[in-house]
Amino acid sequence: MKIGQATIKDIAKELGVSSSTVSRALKDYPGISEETKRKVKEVAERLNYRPNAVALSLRKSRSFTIGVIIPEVVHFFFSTVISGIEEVAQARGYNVILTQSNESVDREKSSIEAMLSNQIDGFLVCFTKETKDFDHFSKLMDFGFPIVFFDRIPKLEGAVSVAVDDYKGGYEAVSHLIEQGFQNIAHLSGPKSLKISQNRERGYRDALYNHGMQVNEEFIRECPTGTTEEAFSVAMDLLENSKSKPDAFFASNDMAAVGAMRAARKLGLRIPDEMGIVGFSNWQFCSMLEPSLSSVAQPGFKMGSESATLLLDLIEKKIEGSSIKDPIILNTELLVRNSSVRR
Amino acid sequence: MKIGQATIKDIAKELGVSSSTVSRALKDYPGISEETKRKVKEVAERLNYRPNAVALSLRKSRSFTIGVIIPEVVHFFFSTVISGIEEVAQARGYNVILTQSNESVDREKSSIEAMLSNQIDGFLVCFTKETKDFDHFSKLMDFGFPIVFFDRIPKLEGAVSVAVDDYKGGYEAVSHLIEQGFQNIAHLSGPKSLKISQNRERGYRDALYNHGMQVNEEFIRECPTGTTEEAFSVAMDLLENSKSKPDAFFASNDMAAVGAMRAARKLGLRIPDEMGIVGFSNWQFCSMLEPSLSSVAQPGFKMGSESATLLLDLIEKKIEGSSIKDPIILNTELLVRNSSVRR
DNA sequence: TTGTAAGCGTTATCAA
DNA sequence: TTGATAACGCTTACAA
Repeated sequence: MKIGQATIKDIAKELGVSSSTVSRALKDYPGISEETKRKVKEVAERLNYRPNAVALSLRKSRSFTIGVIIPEVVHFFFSTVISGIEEVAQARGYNVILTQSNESVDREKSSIEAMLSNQIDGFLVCFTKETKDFDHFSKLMDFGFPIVFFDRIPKLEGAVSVAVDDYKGGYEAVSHLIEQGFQNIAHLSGPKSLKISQNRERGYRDALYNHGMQVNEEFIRECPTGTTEEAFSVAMDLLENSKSKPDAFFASNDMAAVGAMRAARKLGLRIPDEMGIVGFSNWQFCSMLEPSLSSVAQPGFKMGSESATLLLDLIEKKIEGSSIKDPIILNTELLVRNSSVRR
Repeated sequence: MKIGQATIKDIAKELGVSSSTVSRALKDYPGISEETKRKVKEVAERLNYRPNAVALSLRKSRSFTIGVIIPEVVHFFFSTVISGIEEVAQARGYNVILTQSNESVDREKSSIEAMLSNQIDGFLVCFTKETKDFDHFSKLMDFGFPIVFFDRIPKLEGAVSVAVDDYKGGYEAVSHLIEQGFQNIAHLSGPKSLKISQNRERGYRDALYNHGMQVNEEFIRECPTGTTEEAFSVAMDLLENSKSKPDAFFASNDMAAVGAMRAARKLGLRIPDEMGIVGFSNWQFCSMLEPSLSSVAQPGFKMGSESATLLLDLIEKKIEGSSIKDPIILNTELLVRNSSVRR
């Protein structure tokens, strides 16, 4: 008495034909009379027949389902990525199974296990901050199992990955600050272990260098957790205790930028006249702040849709993993708002 | 040569026993010698055996997967709900398949079909704004198929649903403003067609009434789109043209509250001394603003976890759908910040 | 304590 | 043009 419980067998029984005939008729196989086709489809309709995807998965060892492993769902950028993934998957007839790792490697690993159990066709993964060892991924890749990494890129030979041009984002943000006349630009970096943090920092360094400015190592400070509070205290420390005071901050994320804003305000420094600030990610709240926060926008939706397209092409063997040697890099866009433009 | 491709048969062959013995040994069934259990588990380990969930699903007509249908993923509140769902599902050994309807009924329907094909065990749904006809849900419910509705509640006999206490949220927000000594509290309401907007407005009215204050109809203004710009101009109009000027705003959403903040600032009114403001939803940016914005927090994570718990209990028959007649209403929490507290 | 066999819903192969 | 049969990986009566 269950739902779409009519099976091929039921249709077959109803018409007094074999299941194979029904199967073929439903799929418009050649070599089936129009007559039976018509009848079969009619009965299928009447019985509200719905193919059992699970049986199909078992038969074909293909589930038409992809697995997404993401550090956290409640994160503007990631939710945008998920949206892009879901869009493409749905359009191409795939399901999306979602798990969040909460930045825990153990959960990352157990999610992988669970999804493999479910005969998933491929993975889309953004690994955790604490993932240092990529064995659990490389083992799969060695078997030719399709995986696309996004946002965070592993140090793995032959990994297919999609990332944002963090270097260019950092470079442009800092160049912009320099052009606005800021002289002592500090950098609140993300966790140094992450490639994205490293690239943003490289952008920062090169921008200074190419504009003939010194890099002051004291001005580069790591904010491992990326919270506003953390950034606030780091910025306070810099502003109160460093030899030459910063007059601008380039933060590796928007929350940290807000921390810097607060520190400036606490010390009575006017933004942007006495203190320039640029964040990274362009979270929704940037335009709500007073002054509004300049930030480097990351193409989250595009990252999701590109990664998903890549993965599905890999799964359907429309492309070869080995043909994609370098990470696919998506462009960032610097959105200049009031926190960095001197009047 | 695939991945965890060792099957029960492989283990059986390796040990020269039957597959049923292996199956039983792996599950610690009674009536299997410790000896064989040990051997089986050892070989399973060595061959990196991983049970095939698809085969299991087919066998048991249960997939240990739940389907989530949500209007959009890129939305702070919804992403929080998803997070709560995912957390509970993962803890109880279920997978989560996610689709977004983008507020389109057609997509809602096709998602349902796709998920039913995949033998999903139950649905968690927040239907679209345009869903007026609930046949596609009630048909399933008639079969006893487990569905839990969240956030938006259908007009359906016997539907299990979870919602937020919008009325109480509005009531408390306005009571708080009254207690802070604000006298002329205006309301920027959401689209009047939505139940949630109506409930928030009722809360506003009753709070005034119960504190012996008049409801001034001129002070209730609809903001159908809910954007900052829209709210800004509505608030400006009120502040400049209404007979008795408002000295506080209760906005039906945080974006609108920001619009009111801007209007106040534009007119040189100090917040909170000359103008009190409270928003609704407690989006992330509330605490980032200057002054920080008081807001009514909706328990998104809790809504997700409660709904998921309910659904899984329904699926596992720990509870009866018919035993839950009324919607489960979750408490809101007024988060008092600087935008509404007079010093 | 273990093995045999049937069945979950489909499809591919071979035969008719 | 159609049917019979086996198989995908697993569980479970029933038998031994």
